[in-house]
Amino acid sequence: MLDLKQVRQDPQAIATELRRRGFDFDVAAFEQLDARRKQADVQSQGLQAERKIASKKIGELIQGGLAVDAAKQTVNQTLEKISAQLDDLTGQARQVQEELDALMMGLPNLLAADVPAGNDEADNRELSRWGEPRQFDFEILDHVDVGLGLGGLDFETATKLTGSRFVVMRGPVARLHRALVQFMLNLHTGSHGYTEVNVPYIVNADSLRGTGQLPKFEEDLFKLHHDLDYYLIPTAEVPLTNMLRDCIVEAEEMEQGMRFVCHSPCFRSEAGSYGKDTRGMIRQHQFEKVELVQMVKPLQSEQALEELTGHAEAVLQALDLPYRKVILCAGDTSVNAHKTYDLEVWLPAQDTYREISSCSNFGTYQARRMKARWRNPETGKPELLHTLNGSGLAIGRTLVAVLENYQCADGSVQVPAALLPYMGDVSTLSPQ
RNA sequence: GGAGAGGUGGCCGAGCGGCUGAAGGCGCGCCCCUGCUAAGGGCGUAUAGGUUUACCCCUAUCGAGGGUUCGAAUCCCUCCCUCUCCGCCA
Repeated sequence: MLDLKQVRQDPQAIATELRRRGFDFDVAAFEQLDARRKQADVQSQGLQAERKIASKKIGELIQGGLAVDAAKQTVNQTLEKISAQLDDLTGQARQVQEELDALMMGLPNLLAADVPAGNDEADNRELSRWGEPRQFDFEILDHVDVGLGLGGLDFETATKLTGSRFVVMRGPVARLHRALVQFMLNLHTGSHGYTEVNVPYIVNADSLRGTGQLPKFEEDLFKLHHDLDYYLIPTAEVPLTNMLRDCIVEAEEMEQGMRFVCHSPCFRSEAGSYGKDTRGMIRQHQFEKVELVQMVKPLQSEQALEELTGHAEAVLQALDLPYRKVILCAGDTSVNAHKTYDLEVWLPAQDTYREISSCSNFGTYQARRMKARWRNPETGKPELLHTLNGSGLAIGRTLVAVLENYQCADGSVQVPAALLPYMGDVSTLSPQ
C-alpha cells in the first residue's frame, strides 16, 4: 500500500510513476473519492462531537441532582437532530472509507528509479553472468529423464496420489533434495547471519493481506475448507514477514539485524498457467523453498537487497551452477515490489536460463499493510520499516539444475562437492 | 470435544455505565540533585485520521464484529485468541 498522504499531495506524480508499470491510475476518480471521504468524515465527526457534548451535559445534570428524564429534556432538541442523522452519516463515511481503502490496496508499489522500462519478461535486463555452461560430448537428457533413469522421480505415482503437477521422489534423489535444504540452511545461518525459523504452513487472510497476496491474487492460492479463512502458504515469505505484523521493533533489536531464513513447502494453484511447463518439476502445485527475509531500517533497504541477492547467489556458486542475474523491467515486476532481481540458473536441456530465485525490496509497501514498524530513536516515534525477501533457493528447481548440469554419459549424476557432507559420502547417483 | 478463567497503552496492571484516552508501576526521553558508585526529585512519553505554517482543537481506537443506552473499556449477543483442568491424539 502506498502512503495516502503522498498520493494526496501529488496524485499526478503518482500516476506518472505507476504508468511505468502500465498501470492506469485514475486521478480524477481518486480525488473525487477522497473529497467525498473528507466531507463525510467532517460531517459525521462534527455530529459525533455534538453528541458527546450533549451526553456529557446530561451526565453533569444528573450528577447535579436532576432526574434522568428531566436531564434528557434539556438537551432534547440536540439529541433528536443527532439521532436522526448520525447513523446515516457514519454509515456513509464508513462506506466511502472502504471504497478508498479498496482503491489504495489496489495500487501497485512505486518502482525504484533504476528499474528498466519494459512490458514483460522479454524486456528484463541481464546484469551479469556467472559460470560457464558445461559442454556435453553426449546427448543430454532433461531432468525428467535423468530422474526416471535414476529411479528417483516418479510423476505417475504422484498423479495417482493427487493429480497433475506433483511428484514423488525416491531414494538417493529424495536424499539429494533433502541435502540441498540442509546445505542452504546451514550456509545462510552459518555464513550470512540469518536466524533459522520454522513456521506454520497454514496462514490466515490477514497475513496474506499483509504481504499482498490478498485481495488480488486469491486464485493463485489453495484455500482450506474451514470455518476460518485459512490458506496454504504460497511461500514462507508470508508467515516470515508477518511475524512483525502489528509490531513495533525497538531500535536496538533492529541494529542486531532482522534476518530470517526458513525452509518450507510452498503451495500454488498455478491458475492461469495451463499448458505452461507441464513437463517435470519446474512448475508444481507443491514445492519446497528456502526463503530469506529481512526487515531493515528505511535507508538500508537498497543495500540490503544487494546483500540478500548475493546470499542467494552464494548458493549457486557453491553448487557451481552457472546462472545469470537479471533486473526485472517495470512491466514484469510484481505489483508489491519496489525492485526485483531474478537469478536464473542454466538448464542445459532447455538450453536456457530459468528463474530459480527472485529477490525483492518492497520498501514500505508491505510494512504499511502490516503495520510493521520500528521505533526511531531520533524521533521516538514508530516508523514503517522496509521488508525484503528472496529465494535462497527454490529447492525443486535447484534439484532440476543439479540433475541436468551434473549428468554423465552413462545416465549417472555427480553429486556437487558442497553436498557431499549431506549425502553420506555418496558421490554419484547411479541409474537403476 | 467438555468445564472454567481471562484478553486494557512499548511492557505489567487498575477500572466494571458519564468527571477515563484510560490510575499506578516498569521502561524510555529531557531536566534537577548528587564530586566516583548507588540512590533521589521534577516534567514528558499510545496509534490512526481530520484541521493547521505551527500550537490548539475535533474524531476513532481498551481482542473483532453486532446490540442496548442520551452516553459503553464498563451491560448483552456472536466470533477469535490465550491460560488452567478433563478427554482424545502425532
